[in-house]
Amino acid sequence: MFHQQDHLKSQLQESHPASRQLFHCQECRKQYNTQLGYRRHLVAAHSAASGLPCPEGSPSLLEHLGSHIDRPPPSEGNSNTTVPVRERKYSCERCDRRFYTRKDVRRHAVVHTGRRDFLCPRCAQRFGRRDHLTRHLKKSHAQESGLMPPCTPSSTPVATPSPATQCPVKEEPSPVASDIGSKEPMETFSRDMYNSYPMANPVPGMGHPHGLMQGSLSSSMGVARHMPPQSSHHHHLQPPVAPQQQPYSNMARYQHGSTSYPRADVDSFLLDLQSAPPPHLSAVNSSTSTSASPQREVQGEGVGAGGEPHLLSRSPAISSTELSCTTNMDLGPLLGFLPFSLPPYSPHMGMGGLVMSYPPTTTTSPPSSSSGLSSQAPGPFTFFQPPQAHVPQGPGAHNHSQLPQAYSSPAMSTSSSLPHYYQAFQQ
DNA sequence: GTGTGCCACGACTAATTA
DNA sequence: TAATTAGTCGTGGCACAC
Repeated sequence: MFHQQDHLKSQLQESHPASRQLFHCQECRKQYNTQLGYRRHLVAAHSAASGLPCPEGSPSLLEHLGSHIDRPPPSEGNSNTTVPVRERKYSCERCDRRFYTRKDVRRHAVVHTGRRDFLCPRCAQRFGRRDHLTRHLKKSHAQESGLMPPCTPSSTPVATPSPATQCPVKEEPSPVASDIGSKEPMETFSRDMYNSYPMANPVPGMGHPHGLMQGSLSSSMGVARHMPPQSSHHHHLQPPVAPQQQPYSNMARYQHGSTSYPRADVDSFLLDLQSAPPPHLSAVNSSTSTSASPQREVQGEGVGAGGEPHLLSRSPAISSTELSCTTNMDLGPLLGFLPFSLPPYSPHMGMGGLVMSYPPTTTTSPPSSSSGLSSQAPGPFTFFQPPQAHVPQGPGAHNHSQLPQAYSSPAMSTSSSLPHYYQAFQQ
């Protein structure tokens, strides 16, 4: 009963929205949305399957699967003489990792830069690679794909029609690549890249991909990245340790979950936000000292002085106004956390992410959304309001209960929580 | 040679269950 | 409440097209 093999391959077709949960265990009738889950189940519950003969000749399923992996064995421990030993000729200068191809090194650079150019048009989650976004859309938004086409080359990061903002950041000359090629320290741009790429603005009307959104997650990530999960919510604003100085093994750990914000982090962030000046004020302040952004401290340790302006200017999608917005990095994290479902482009959205993100009315807007985002019908970004709306006001502001439920940490934390929102959003 | 996308794996986290 | 289960994401290898 070597059905696993079939599933492992055939069930990979996740492109079809309706194909979710297609991983069926024929032994226990369980279903899994992901191949990984299914495989784990096989190992955990039906480990005997590993002894199943492989139709292709491999003695066991696992071994057979391994044969399909066909990865070059580790350079040091390869006992398989039949496979030509490949040399990892290309190394990362920021860590000891070595790769088979140069482009792999370039792609690897994202690990160090933290750059996430690809924004999910549905949940604002960001990814460092396009294929990650594609995968995310397929897995997390497959059901909504009927409403919004899955990530296609034309709908990637910013699937919106706006010409100025839709571009997947890629269009911008990637400092990553250039820096790698030039062997320059990536810190030089790493802190800028968050502002530089046009990205992200899935919602053109939202204003620019503005720094608000951009740096936002990135900065948050940079912060969270350096914090132990347990105490992160206590220190997420404190200057982090320079990531570049971490051994790669640690680096990977830090990097991990950069988009998956621990609940505590979100909570703490909101708390800090609340105790901080109103966003717009904070933005002003930050504009005077961009280095104050936690993320900058994280990534900008070795930051070179120059570059920001010209990096920014490299993006045709960023106007001078937007440039000013890029100074609002401090606000970014909040927006980045917001699990909003980006609405379709609408001219009503006006311009300027700041305006959109922090409408004056937010201070008075009732947290009607607390009962569910579904109630926030009209405004495209009504769901942006709550966080800011509760920002400072008084001692009680720290109380999470003041935040609309939808903005409470749980839902904001990770993509895994997003589906809960979608249900509300879709209503 | 490069860009892109698919795949697999490990790790983390949330949800579920005992 | 601890253990288990399941979903998601980050990362690297690689095939393919240009």
